[in-house]
Amino acid sequence: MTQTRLPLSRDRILTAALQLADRDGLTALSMRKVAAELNVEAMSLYNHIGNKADIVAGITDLVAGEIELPTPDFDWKGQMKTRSQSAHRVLMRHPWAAAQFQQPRTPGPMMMSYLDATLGCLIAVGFTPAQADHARNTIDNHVYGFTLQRLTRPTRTREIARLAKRELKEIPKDKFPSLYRRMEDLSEVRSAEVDDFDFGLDLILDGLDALTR
Amino acid sequence: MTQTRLPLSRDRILTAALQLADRDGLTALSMRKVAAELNVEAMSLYNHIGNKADIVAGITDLVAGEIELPTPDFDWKGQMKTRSQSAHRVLMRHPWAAAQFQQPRTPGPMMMSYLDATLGCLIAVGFTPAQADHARNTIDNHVYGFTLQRLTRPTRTREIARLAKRELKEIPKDKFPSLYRRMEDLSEVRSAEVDDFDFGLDLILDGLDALTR
DNA sequence: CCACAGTCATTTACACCGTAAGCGCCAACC
DNA sequence: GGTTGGCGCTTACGGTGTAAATGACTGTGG
Repeated sequence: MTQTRLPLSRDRILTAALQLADRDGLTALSMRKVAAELNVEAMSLYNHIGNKADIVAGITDLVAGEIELPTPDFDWKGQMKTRSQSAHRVLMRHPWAAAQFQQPRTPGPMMMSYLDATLGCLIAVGFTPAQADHARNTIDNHVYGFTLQRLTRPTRTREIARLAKRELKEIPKDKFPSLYRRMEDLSEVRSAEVDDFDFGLDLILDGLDALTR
Repeated sequence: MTQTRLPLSRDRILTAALQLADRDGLTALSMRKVAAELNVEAMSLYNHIGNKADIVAGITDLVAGEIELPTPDFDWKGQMKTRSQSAHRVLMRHPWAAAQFQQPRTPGPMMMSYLDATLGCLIAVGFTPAQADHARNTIDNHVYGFTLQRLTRPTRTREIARLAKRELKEIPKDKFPSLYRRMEDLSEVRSAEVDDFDFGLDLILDGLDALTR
């Protein structure tokens, strides 16, 4: 009774690759490992996908599909804020993905929906298409950049302070006084400061708001 | 008369690697190629540098050293603006570098000078160290993100319009109406719009300005 | 019912990668 | 003048993406 294994397919490959990338990082993603995950040989994958870049593009678009889309609404700032926070959360779940979002290439369908919904929301409240494009760009640069940064730094207050204390000893106080001073601050933080993500985001949204009147 | 070839050194390796990365991109940078550039075998490099990551960190710091440093000045917005534009120009000269600037790791000495000078300028005009840090972050996210984007898109007006015209046919108008509309715009641009880089930068700087009063 | 055509997993192979281990030459020092 | 240590070299290993050829199976037409 040899039960026929369910056949390989682009979808099965992508979900396996996504799992693997989430678990071990993008650099650990190799054709052979994805294949192994599916109990298959590496070359078999090429019957369903073009090449490795194709896989990476595919799982990147899958991630884009997880982001909550904004809808046209009078409260466009609120829309942009929840959208941005959703994107941030999603990209934190898939630590390899933020870097991919920044290397544009040609976006997949999910990514296009995401872009279109965002532009649509902004245009609906009076932005010109060009303004909307610039605005989205500025917002997303912040989201992606900030996420990338947060991915490599500790997130809990205690961890931040501990790390800062250690790095403090490595920084020559006379050569880099301002850096040193900031590290001193960080080594003594007790409660989380105003969330840095919202800091920059509000700054940008308020700036955009001023443009619309 | 065997003239002794000048000896290998960390500096010679880094400048060769930098040239190679600039010419062929970071992914094309390999130990063997760097070695070949110096008429030497790959393994010889390891007598002067720890490993490949060490080289990448080294040339990244070299690039950081090319950026014009801000100085404490009453016109801090002007300082930040020229600093950001300088960084943008430098990163455009070294197309592989912007992505490295965003993966923090531990910064080299040049990078530290760059960070320290920036914080110093902001603190001098009244920002708290924490504010200065957040501000620098927001600014640099914009600089890096924008640069990454510009690196993959054409920069001259005619090219932009031509590309947009081609992509216009690929976008289903009914599924992505806003994206389509923006592409229509782009396919007909004649003069460069307000520079997108300054658009976001001014937005951020003005927002920061409002914080200081 | 059998021969044929496609589909798709597999095997083999190639060129490249980073780097660990060890060899050998040559210059400098006691 | 023998020894030592720095440093470039050779060899080797386990990894990478993927081109090309092979072979098993399945569904179809005569």
